[in-house]
Amino acid sequence: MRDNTPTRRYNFREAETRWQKVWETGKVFETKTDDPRPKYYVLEMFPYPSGRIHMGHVRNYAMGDVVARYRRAKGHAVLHPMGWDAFGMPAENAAMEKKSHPGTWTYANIATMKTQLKSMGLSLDWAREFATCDPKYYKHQQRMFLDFLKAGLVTRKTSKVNWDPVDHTVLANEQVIDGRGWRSGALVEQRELTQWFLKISDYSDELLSALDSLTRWPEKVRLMQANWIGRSEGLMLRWQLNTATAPEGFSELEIYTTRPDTLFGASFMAVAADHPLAKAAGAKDAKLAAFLDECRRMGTSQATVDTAEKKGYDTGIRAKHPLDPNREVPVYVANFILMDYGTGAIFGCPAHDQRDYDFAIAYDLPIIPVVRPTNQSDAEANAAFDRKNPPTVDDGVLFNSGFLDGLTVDAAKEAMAKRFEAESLGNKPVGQRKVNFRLRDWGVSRQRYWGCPIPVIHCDDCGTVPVPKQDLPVVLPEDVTFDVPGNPLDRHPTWKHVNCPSCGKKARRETDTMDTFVDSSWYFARFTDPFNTEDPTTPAAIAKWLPVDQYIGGIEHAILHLLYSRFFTRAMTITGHASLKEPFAGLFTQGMVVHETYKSGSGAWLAPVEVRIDSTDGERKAVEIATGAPAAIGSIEKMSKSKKNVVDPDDIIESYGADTARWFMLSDSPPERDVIWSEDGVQGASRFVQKVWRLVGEAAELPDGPLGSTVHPVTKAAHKAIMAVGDDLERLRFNRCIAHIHDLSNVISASLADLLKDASAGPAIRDAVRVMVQLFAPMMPHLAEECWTELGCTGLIANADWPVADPALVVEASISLPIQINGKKRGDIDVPTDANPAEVEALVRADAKVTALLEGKEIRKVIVVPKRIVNIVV
RNA sequence: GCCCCUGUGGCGGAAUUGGUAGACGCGACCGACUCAAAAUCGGUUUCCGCAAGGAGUGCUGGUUCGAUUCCGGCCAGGGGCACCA
Repeated sequence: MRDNTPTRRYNFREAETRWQKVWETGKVFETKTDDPRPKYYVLEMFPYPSGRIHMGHVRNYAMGDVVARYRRAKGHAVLHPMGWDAFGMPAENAAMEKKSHPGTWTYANIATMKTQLKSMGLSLDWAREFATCDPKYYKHQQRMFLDFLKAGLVTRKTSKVNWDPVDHTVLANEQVIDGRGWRSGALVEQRELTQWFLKISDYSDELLSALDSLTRWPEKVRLMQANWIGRSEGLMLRWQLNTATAPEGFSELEIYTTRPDTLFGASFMAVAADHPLAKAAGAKDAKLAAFLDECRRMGTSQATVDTAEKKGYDTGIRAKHPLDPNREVPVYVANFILMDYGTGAIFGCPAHDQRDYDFAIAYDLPIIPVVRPTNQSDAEANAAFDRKNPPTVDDGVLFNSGFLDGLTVDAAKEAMAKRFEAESLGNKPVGQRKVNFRLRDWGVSRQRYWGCPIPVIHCDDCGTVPVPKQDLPVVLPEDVTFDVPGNPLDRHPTWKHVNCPSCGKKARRETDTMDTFVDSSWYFARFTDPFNTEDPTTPAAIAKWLPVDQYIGGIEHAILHLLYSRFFTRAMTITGHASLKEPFAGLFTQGMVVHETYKSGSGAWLAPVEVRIDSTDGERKAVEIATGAPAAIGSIEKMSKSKKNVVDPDDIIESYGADTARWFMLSDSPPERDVIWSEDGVQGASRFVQKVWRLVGEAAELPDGPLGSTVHPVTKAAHKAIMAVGDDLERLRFNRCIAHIHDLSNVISASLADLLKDASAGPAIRDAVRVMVQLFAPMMPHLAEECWTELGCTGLIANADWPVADPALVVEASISLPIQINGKKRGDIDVPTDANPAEVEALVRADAKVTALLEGKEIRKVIVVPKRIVNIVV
């Protein structure tokens, strides 16, 4: 019976804080390590404490929380922890600007963000919280670094960094803008530094082949990682140099190629600016030395190298073609050759490689086609060849290539490999097959303060000496300043001066700190037992809780963070800190939160709160609230401070409540795609909250009791919803879950309206409402607790079991099949659900509508797809 | 530049993975309730067309009885590129 009392409004402000307190005092979400139920570890990528949480966090953590709450309802022991990725550059930048300490800024941000996260009502085990900048955390990281060092997983070698010659500091790639330092504006130079590396490249093959086992990872992430690792099969090939042209001591040049078949098309060779041959030649050629300097002024990022104009310098050195001693090709230094890949030297075949082609055109080098399409003759291919517009030949045969003529590309590669392996030059084969990887070792040294100190001491006599374990942690000094650029650890008056642990003489601490990717490469393992003060991990806890069953985070981490974590887990297993290879069994990458942008008449960005949207004649117009002047509505972009198109989660939770914010973040857009934040969308979510509250209020008045023998439609709808929502939750399709819950709420509304006609439906409706509350409980947990109590259910819904669907209640006696004629829909027909294709065809042929439509046409074929469609071909 | 992804009504999206395109929500419009407004409830809403009907999933070509889904080419937007996290 609908009551006539004034509509009650759900008071989210009061209810949300009340339930959060109930959960907290009851320690409802704290995980007991010895919980006997099957474990489920759900983890969202922990945040960098940048200041305040943003909508991207709300979305990420809402998703993880739904999974955690759903798994608890399904009977799992759930581990759902949270912590802080607290080292990093922004803290140093803030320290520089505010003249404070990075730690002060970081811990203040953590306090703010923790309060914000708590207001979201997330079912997190806060007892396990830690920050990576805490010595209690990085102490263990230093210990593992030393264990890795002992196990041969660490090496020291030189690599290039972006050097700001004015600020005398190393710059991150993002601090290099158009080749200049972001603060000083000085042209950036490349500098070689001796740095620490983790030997991830030793695991290239393993990290690649194990991708196949990650069946619950998105295919695109596995593909990106596979491409990143970049396995290629090729040939190492030694070219003899014309010694008259080469610097002293250089008689040959070894290159790596994946296209030995195109060797007859070679028209130049190119080496990296850091190649020994280039350096030696530069010593005697001032112009070349200047060019090498120019190459070194380029940034170190791959994108910079690839998009820069292809430039080269002819060293005057000539190399002898391995198959034709009379043929010599020039050796260039080129700005697009990387010393890190292969041997830092290539031969160029301009006819069949875009980059080589661009280079050949720029330096007017010969272009000799050596692969032609199969449907052309040699003569035709030569006649058709146009230097200005060379054809791209994907699958062709060799020509202009001596003994290779007529072979396919693959056969020619094989023939070349065989020939060069057999041929020798100075007791070594001229060529050797080589599997090469693009993946480079992981450089972990950073010339910065706010990171985990590398626990090593440099002694003039003993070399690099590990800090003894009893001396760990090596703690960052507090008394540092950021008034000048550069590494405060390096210029600290006392910190780095220590005695050598080995010989006792005066020695120096390593002043480099670790890449923050190291911090995030094992935090998920630490969460399994963060209470262990002695060791980084506890074997029993690792064995019980790892791997992470569901990891959720941004697609921007698809390669580096995830690949490093996969490597780190293997390394930890080698050194006894873990016992598995793959840390993340299931991975989900969620999309960004985006918003419209607004600009005032003067061209300044306006925040959404500074703008009012008027809708007249279906056209949306923005008005700047402060001035009343019209504002321009710009494109929809990722929320960012610079464009001011940010919505503060605090404001949303304050005016609509956490449940509404969570519900909206999960509705509409599929979770892997970007979601557009809109005011209308939040209001819709808010309306649904109030609608649910009204339905529950009405249902609570209804009699509870056994359901009648005739199945009420609302019961059918409830059980369909249980199946659909469960199925979609398993696959993290939250937007579809929400659609199913809307469906159910609509059926419930209609049933309540029909109660006057059929008063016996009371128990069925009440039961369906209870089901609905359980289904949305993972998404709107506060409202669900409130409704649960209102419906007179005992205990917390957070501890309640997931409802079970009865399949018998869902089956229908007959279904409506669409009928197509020649693929176009012409009508429908009702058939019994269990009819077989022949019976369906008979029913269709007998149907009056169908026979009328087929008047005068001959039936060629009838296709019956059971429970789907009938197509008649005429 | 290289690698990867995405593209469906006015808007976010759905489509049982080759089988009724537009579920669900937002917005808009019409109506009920109200002195009035808000809230709420009911209805309409892909486009063209009075209708019958036709067209339609970024563009273009193909495979198929049947294509949003598979294949080729193009266009647009986004993510990553090793020191941002």
